[in-house]
Amino acid sequence: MPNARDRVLDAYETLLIDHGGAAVTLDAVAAAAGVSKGGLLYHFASKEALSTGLLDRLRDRSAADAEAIRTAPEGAVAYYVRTSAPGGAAPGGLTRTYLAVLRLADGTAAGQAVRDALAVVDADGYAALRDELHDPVLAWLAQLVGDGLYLRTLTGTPLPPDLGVQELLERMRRYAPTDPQT
Amino acid sequence: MPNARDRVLDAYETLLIDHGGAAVTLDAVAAAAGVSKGGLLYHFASKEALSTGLLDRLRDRSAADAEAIRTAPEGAVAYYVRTSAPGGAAPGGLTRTYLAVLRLADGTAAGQAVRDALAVVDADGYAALRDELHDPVLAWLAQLVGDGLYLRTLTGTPLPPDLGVQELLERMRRYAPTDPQT
DNA sequence: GTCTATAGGGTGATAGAC
DNA sequence: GTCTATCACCCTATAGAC
Repeated sequence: MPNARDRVLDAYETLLIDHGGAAVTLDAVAAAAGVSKGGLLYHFASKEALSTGLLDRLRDRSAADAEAIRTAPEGAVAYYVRTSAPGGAAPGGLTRTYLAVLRLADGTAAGQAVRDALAVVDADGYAALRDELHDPVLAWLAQLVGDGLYLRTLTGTPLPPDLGVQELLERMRRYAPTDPQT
Repeated sequence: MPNARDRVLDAYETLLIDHGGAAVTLDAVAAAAGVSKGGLLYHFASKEALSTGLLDRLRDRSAADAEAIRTAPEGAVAYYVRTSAPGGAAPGGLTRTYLAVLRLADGTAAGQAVRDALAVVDADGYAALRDELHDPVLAWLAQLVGDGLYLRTLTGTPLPPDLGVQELLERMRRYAPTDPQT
C-alpha cells in the first residue's frame, strides 16, 4: 500500500477525472483516500497545496514519459499517439495525471501555475518527438495528432468504430517514412 | 444590445473560460450579465437550466460552423485548423462556446449530456472535412491536428515562435494535394 | 419581467484531543 | 500522525414585493 500522501494524490486525480473540478471537496478527497479531513490537511495544509502537489507529480511524470517516448520499441510517434488515445492512459502514467490537471486549468492567477506546468509537458513531448523525427514541422504534426486524441480522451468521446489508431499510424508512416536522418 | 437571455449566456461563457467552472456562481453570472440574481433565475430556472441553455447554443453553432467549413474560401482544412488555433476563436463563433462547454465535462450523469453535445460537434466537423477531402483517414488526421491546436487553446499555451499555422498547412498540403476527387 | 430578502445546506480551515 | 468538533463563510433556490 502506498504512503498516505500518494494515496491522497491518487484519490484527488481520480475525483478530478471522474467527477470534475467542481465536485472535488476536501471531504470527498479524504473519504476516497481513506483518511479523515484532518488527516488530509496534515499532509496538504490547504486545497491549494493539494493542487501544487499534483503539479509536482505532473512534472516528475512528464520527465519520465519523455524518456519513455525516446526509448519506446514501437517508435516515438506510435507510443505518443497510442498513449494519447482513449483507453491508452496507464495507471501511474503521465496521461492520467495530465487529464486530472487539465480540469484545474482556468484563466485565474492560480490557473497560471497550472498552465505553466502543462506548457512544460508540451515542450517535453515535442522535444522527444523531434529527437526521433529530425523535422520540426513533422514532429509538431505528430504531436498535434496525439493531442487531438487527448482531447477526445478528455471529453470521453470514443474512437469511431471504422477508424482506429492503427489506420492513423499507417497513414502517417506513409506520409513520413521513418527517420529521414537529417 | 442583445436580449437578456443571450447576455446571460455570453456572461456564462466568459466566466467559464476566464475563471473556470468552480468559480461560476449564479451571483457572478448575474453580475457579469448586468442583471440581478432574481432576474437571472427568471430566464434560467436553475443552474442546470443554464448549462442546458449553453448546450443548446453549442449545437446551434456547431451546425452553423459545419456549413462555414464547407463554404470557406480558404478551404475546409485551413478554416478548421485556423479557427482551432490559439487566437482563432471569433466572438459569437463555435470555438468560444466549445471552450466554455469543455469546462463542464466530467464523468457524472449530468456530464453525460455535455459529452453527448461535444460528440455531436465532433461528428459535424468530421463530416464537413470529409466532404472536401473525400478520404476518411485523411479527414480524421486533419481534424485531429485542429483538435490538438484546440487543446493548446484550452490550456492557454501559445504557439511556438518558430512554428505557426502557416507552416502546418503548407506541410499538410504537401502530403495531401487538394481534393483527390474520389 | 425584474428585484430584495431569506432560508437551508455545504465548504474550507482551525483547535485541540489522542 | 491522525482524528473529532466546530466556526464563519458562501452557495443555490424560494417567496413574494414592485
